[in-house]
Amino acid sequence: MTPQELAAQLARILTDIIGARAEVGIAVTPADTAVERPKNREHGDWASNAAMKFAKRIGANPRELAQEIAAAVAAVDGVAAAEVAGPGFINITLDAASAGETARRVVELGEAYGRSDMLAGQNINMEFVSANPTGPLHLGHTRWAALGDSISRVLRAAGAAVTNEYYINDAGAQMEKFGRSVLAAALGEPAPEDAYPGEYIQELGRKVVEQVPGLAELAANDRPAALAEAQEAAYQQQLVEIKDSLERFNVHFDVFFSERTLHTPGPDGEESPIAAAIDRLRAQGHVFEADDAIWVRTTDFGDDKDRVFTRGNGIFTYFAADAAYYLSKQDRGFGEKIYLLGADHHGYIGRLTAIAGAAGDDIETDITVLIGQLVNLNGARLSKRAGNIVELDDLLEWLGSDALRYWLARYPADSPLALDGEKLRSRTNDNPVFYVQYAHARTCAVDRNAAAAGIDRSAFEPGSLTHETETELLGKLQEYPGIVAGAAELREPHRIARYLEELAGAFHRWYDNCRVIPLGDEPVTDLHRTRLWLNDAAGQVIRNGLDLLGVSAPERL
RNA sequence: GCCUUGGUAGCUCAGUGGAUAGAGCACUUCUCUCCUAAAGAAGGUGUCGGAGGUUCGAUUCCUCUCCAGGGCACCA
Repeated sequence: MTPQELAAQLARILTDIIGARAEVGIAVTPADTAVERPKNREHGDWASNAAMKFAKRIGANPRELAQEIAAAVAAVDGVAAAEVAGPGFINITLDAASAGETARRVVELGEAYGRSDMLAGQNINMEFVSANPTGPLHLGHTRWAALGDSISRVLRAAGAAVTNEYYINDAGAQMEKFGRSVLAAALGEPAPEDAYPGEYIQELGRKVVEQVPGLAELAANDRPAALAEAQEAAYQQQLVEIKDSLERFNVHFDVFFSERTLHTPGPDGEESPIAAAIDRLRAQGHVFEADDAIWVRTTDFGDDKDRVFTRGNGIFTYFAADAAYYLSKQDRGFGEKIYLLGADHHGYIGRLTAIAGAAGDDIETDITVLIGQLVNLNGARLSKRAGNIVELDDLLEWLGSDALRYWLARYPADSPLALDGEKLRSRTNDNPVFYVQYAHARTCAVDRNAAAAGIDRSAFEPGSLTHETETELLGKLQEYPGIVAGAAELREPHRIARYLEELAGAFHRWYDNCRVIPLGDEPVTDLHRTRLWLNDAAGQVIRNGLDLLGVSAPERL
């Protein structure tokens, strides 16, 4: 009996009761009757507040309605008891055997345990990081990389098709500045006035010299040509390094989308995607001209001011490219488009949403803009100007991918987050990833020792898992599918991390109380064999959960 | 000024209208001849920033307010 099955039973019972009272127009879904794990063990295995929720709507006394429901629930197969408590809670206790079945279910489902088809049929575009290819990824991008990839994994676990996408801002003034900076470095010239700072520019300069033979000669004869060559070579090199860094961070993108392609006309002289996008929106009646500029009326879709597409000097704004990019996502068949942005881009929500509306999409369901707070490091906020940038590669070398990903994914996006390097380096409980990974390694150690002791899973007696810590552990395992579903629905992978910490705790307490391998020369019984199932189930769920966070589950620590 | 996100234990933070508001850290004391002590057990801590409101019930929802971060470009 899982909590989901219990909720379905409750919904059926409540529907019958409401039907018997001849109430009409009141529908009950399993979401209305979702059961909770009570904090207090005396309140049973699962509790429902459905009676209190519905009492008023059908004009009933909450406690009497609860009594009526409880009587029907108590008759359900697998339920040991259902009692009414307080203002109308229904506290449900399961048969030990019914709860214990969870261990076998988890082991048999393996990696599939916790996955669902809740979002089946949804084709989601998940855009995140999208850092300029003019330098290495730093801590500021790292949170979005960890969070975005975990959101994507959770959505996939819920059955959605998800494309991870990185938008490369490879057009415009920043790229030209980048090109000038690298060319100067390559030629050994002093850095231009507004050049990008950083040692990496010098390294890129050296690599560009290797990749573009005769660059110095070319620069002497045709400076613009040399600049173009240097810029392109540096860009390709930097992009490769960004991709390598992300792969080392266990973050994989399906599509790297180049902004430049939006500015490029078609091979047979067709207009560029940006120009085409503006035409499309004009045909829909959303574009107008004023003050020598071309505008889009985003205020029709809730933006606080209209936006410019083409400036007075005839050049497209950055936002025009954003609009064309959105249309590209729409054309490629994506339903929901998710943008994961830092709080410094908060001002973009209104205009991005408006473009979705202008493009004919439903702004409630087809676009989601997730805004996250920026990261601090040891109290000092990161700023390019202050120069205290920590690169992703440095962080990976310093802290390791697992600790970094876990820490960054364990807080809600809108929670301010401080990265304490010393804490993440310390291998203590200050660092929760070790607590969880250790629990997993322990399940593996038990497996190894059980095999050596000749204990296998040839017997399974679910009714024998009755120790207090076993009931707790089973309850936690039963919660997992609901946790994944909730994390997917709310796009909050930190729920997975918090759950894993609770699960690890329940496992450690069980481990301390219930042995899988008998002491000394005691005989091996079916209880030991049954516990091996539970041990393996716990390991499986920790593994499944860590995978959703992109964190490894080592067999030994 | 307007928009937005925070304010919960000494610290870092969980908590999608429910029962006595939780975890880790820090502090004290226990538990390894036996599956990994990177663990477990016990010990106390709160004006949930403040004030109103909504209701059977509010840390959670609404309004106002105080404090803090971020944002309000024909920049990228």
